[in-house]
Parts: sequence; C-alpha cells; structure tokens
Amino acid sequence: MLPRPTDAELEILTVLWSRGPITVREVHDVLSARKPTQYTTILKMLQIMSEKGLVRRDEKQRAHIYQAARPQEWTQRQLAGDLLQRAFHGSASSLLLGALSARKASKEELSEMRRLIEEYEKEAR
Amino acid sequence: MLPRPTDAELEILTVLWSRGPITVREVHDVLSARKPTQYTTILKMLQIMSEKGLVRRDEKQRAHIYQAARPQEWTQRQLAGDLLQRAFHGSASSLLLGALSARKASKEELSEMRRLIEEYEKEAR
DNA sequence: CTTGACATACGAAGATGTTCGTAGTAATGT
DNA sequence: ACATTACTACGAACATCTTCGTATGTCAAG
Repeated sequence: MLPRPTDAELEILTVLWSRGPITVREVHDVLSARKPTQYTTILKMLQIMSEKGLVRRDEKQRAHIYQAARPQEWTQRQLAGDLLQRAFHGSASSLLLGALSARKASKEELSEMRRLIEEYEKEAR
Repeated sequence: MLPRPTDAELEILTVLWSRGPITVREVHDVLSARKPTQYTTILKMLQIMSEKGLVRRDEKQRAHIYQAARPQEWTQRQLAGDLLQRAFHGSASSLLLGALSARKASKEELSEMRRLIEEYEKEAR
C-alpha cells in the first residue's frame, strides 16, 4: 500500500517520529544541523511524501504541520519484512546473524533479544 | 566501498550466489521464468554491476562468465547493518522485533536464533 | 562462403529520487 | 503604507534505476 520510504524520506520520518507533528521549519532545523540542506528541499520532500501518503499535512495554520502517517514501529516492521524477503529468503535467523555481525550488540541488547524470542514463543502457542 | 545493491541488482546477485559463476544466458533463464525480461536487460544490468564492482566478469570465453564479487553472507551483513543504522538507530533488538512481527518464524528458526545469541555471547568475552 | 544463431556494446527513453532557485503570497515590524 | 521576513507552490536540473532496441561481431552449420 504505502511505498517503501527512500533514504532521504526515512531521515525526515525519523525526525517526525521523535518530535511529533511539526513544521517544515523545525524539520529543517534538525536536519540541516547534521547536513547542510536548503529549506525548500525539505519542503519539497514533505510535499512529495504527502502525495505518497507517507505523511499527513495539516494546513489550518499558515505554516503547515506535518506528521508521520504511520507509527515508527509499523514502518520498521515493513522495512524489516521487506529486507527479510528480498535479501534473506525470509529467514529471520539469517537476518539476525547479519545484524549481529554487522554491529556490536550490548549485553542489554542481547538479553532483550532473548526476551523477545521467549515472548514470541509464548504468543505462538 | 561497494554500493548497496538495488532491488534488481539483488535479484541478480541471488541467482549468482545460488548458481556460482554463470553466463548472462543462464541468469536470464532463471529470472525470466519468474518475470518476463529481455535478455539485454539482464546483460546491461550485469555490465553496470561489473562497473560498480558488485560482480566480476571473466571475458576469456565468448560468453562472459559472471560471479558475485562478494559472498552472500558479506552482502547480507552490509544490508542488515545498513538498515540497522538507517531505520533502527543501531538497535538490533528493534530489528529483531520488526522481523518477528513481519513474518511468522518457525520453531527451528527460533531455536536457531537462540543459538546465535548464545554463541555471540561466548564470542564477546 | 553465406546464413542464422547467439554473443556483447551502446544509446536512449522513461520512471524515480534529490536538490535547489524563483515566484508569489501572507504576516510582521517600522 | 512600505519594506522585510517567512511561508508555500512549482518548475527544472541532475543523478540514478530500469528497461529495451539496434548495431555489431563471432561462430558453426549447411
């Protein structure tokens, strides 16, 4: 239904998720601190994302208010499922292996992961 | 170093990983069975992928032989790490959660994942 | 030797992604 | 009222991705 967000779109979504409904100005302030970007670039992106349905726009104020159309967890699930399918033949354990070898995981991460697996097993019954 | 393979490129790489070094003809035979595709489309893709360094080409024969430049595990690690970074702020447990909720995992998958985590903990010492 | 099958090379078109400049308009300060 | 600032809309440039048609070369069969 919704298209997979591109790299630039995902960066914007990340800001929206962390800040809630905000103006283009605020998105730009956050992103331009990391990487020099013109204001109208962010504006254009948000307009396109609005057409795609990735974000919702409130035009009641002069400065439109944007918010992510889907919660972060939902999009993360989409992205994880997409990669799982395209690159791992649906094997979640392979994906886990890839993730673990790509990046050092902390002790807390590990026990959290164990907890998730256990919880999942209980659910599945 | 190597660019992230695009969707179409990943499909081709998948064929190369499963079949080893093969000709354009063979790649095309496999892929066109799934989705109608012109021979020259595959050829062009492989040429571009060769320029990018994603595949290696052996021109000794008239029909060139292509093979993936990196093993599947290596590329999977890149992709997992990339998504981990871009969409999950580096949190492997979030990625795992996304993967688990996106797709039903079998019992075997689950125990394999548990095994991976245990093994990783031993390594980390 | 000519023809037909099969290979690579290459240009180009169309879709999509990304960036930015310019124009127009609304709000604000002097 | 006028100038300055802040906002949206829009077109366009440029890169990348994807697909395919055409040109051209090579090889083997007849």
